[in-house]
Amino acid sequence: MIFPSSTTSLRIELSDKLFLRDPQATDLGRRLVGESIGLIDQIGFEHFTFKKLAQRMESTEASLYRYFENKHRLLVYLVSWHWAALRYQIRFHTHNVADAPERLRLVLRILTQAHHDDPTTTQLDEAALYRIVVSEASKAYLTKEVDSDNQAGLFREYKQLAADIVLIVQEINPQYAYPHALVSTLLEAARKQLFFAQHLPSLTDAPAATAIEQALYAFLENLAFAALMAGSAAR
Amino acid sequence: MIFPSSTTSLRIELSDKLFLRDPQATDLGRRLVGESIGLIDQIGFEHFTFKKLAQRMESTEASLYRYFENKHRLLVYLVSWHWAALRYQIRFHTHNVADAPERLRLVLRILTQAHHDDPTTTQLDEAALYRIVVSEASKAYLTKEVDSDNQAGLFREYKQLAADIVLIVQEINPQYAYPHALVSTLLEAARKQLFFAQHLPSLTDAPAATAIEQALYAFLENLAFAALMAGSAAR
DNA sequence: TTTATTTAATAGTATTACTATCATTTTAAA
DNA sequence: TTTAAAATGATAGTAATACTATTAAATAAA
Repeated sequence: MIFPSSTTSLRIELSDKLFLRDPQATDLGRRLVGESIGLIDQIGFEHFTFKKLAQRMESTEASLYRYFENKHRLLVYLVSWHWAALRYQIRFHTHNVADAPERLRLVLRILTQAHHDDPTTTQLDEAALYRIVVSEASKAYLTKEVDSDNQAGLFREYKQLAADIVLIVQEINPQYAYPHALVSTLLEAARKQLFFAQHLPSLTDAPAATAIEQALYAFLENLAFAALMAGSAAR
Repeated sequence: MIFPSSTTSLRIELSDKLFLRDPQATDLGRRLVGESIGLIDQIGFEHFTFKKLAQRMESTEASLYRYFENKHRLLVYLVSWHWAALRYQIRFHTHNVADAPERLRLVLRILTQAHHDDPTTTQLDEAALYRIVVSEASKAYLTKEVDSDNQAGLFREYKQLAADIVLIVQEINPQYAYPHALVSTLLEAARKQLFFAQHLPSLTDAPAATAIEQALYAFLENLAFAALMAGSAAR
């Protein structure tokens, strides 16, 4: 992780297992990433193909395949980028906050506001990327290849983000028996509830469309602290 | 919903919007459903095709396309069948339990034991079906077509299951502000945490492989009741 | 038994998901 | 600055996927 330079925003470094050739290293690669976010956001991951992307970029399929083995790997790259950016934001905003409950609240605020562009990291359309993360991130690991992909380190960013938050949870209540499950549930719920609010509203308690993020924050905060404070939570 | 007859187990009736021709009505249709569960469980939904299924069944692609428009519709059908079966089980086991907290505990028990074959409904390999539900159910709605699919009624079973559980939650604490969000979070977490325990264990607190379901039940029970009992939960 | 319905067999199309080859341009090293 | 190396573009090609259409054969209903 490199600190933001004076001229440009921070550069997120991702494991070289996530690509064939580093897309951040070349102009075509950077355009690939930027335009793929636009296209996936527009038509969805299942309808997305490298051919369509190449047409949009006025490049060729073969050129794009030099960066990513296939579209699934590109998806893993994009969501990993998002997790890394979130992790960076969390560190940035919590590093001088001594109170652990307050740090957890900040984390939940950041999680529920992930659809806003963050001025410290934006070199990408993060709002579009977050829409992709909400709809498509689960597909990165819900495959028959999970175990080999996991062994190859493809999910490292997500696991590290979870691990960072687990530390806060454990600081709040070292006795709590399910810190990892709680954190992954919060991370997943933040996305799922937003999706439900937008598409399957009977599965959530979203109010008017504008206040979704406040309601979502309130739900997650309530859930997290209720779990951590409940007497029966300790073992 | 029809009660179990003397000779055979209950027949789950699904909305006719879920198929082109009712697969329960013919021998080929029933084989389609049964064999597709085996094949999707084996190779995963992305690798599954009607051609492979036809080969396995010694039928033809064209015949199978008469039952379902495409493989996505088949997936929606299969997971809807599972939700309907769960709903039936829940009604069956809770209908004469007066105590709402006890009913919720029963629901969570059923949710975390969904991978066992239930003797009252088994005409399908429910263990294999539940493995599919865990890995693939989210893909039923995480598409660009969610809104039109939802309008067509494709997610009715899931929404009704959630609504049934919401009633219990509201009986336990009518003041609780997020009953729908809590229920959908519990439903999603039951699947996700099982998947994590099996494939990404650092995201959960699963113990030895054999005790996953007890640990998962304990986590969900703790979470649900902590949320419902917390003083701050009321608004 | 005739008619209608369902299935099987076969074929065919457009798109997807790639891989290969080679010429050309861009970049980087000597 | 030349020269070599690397990256891109252009073109082509293959196997698999996701279907649709047609016709014939089998089965069931009237």
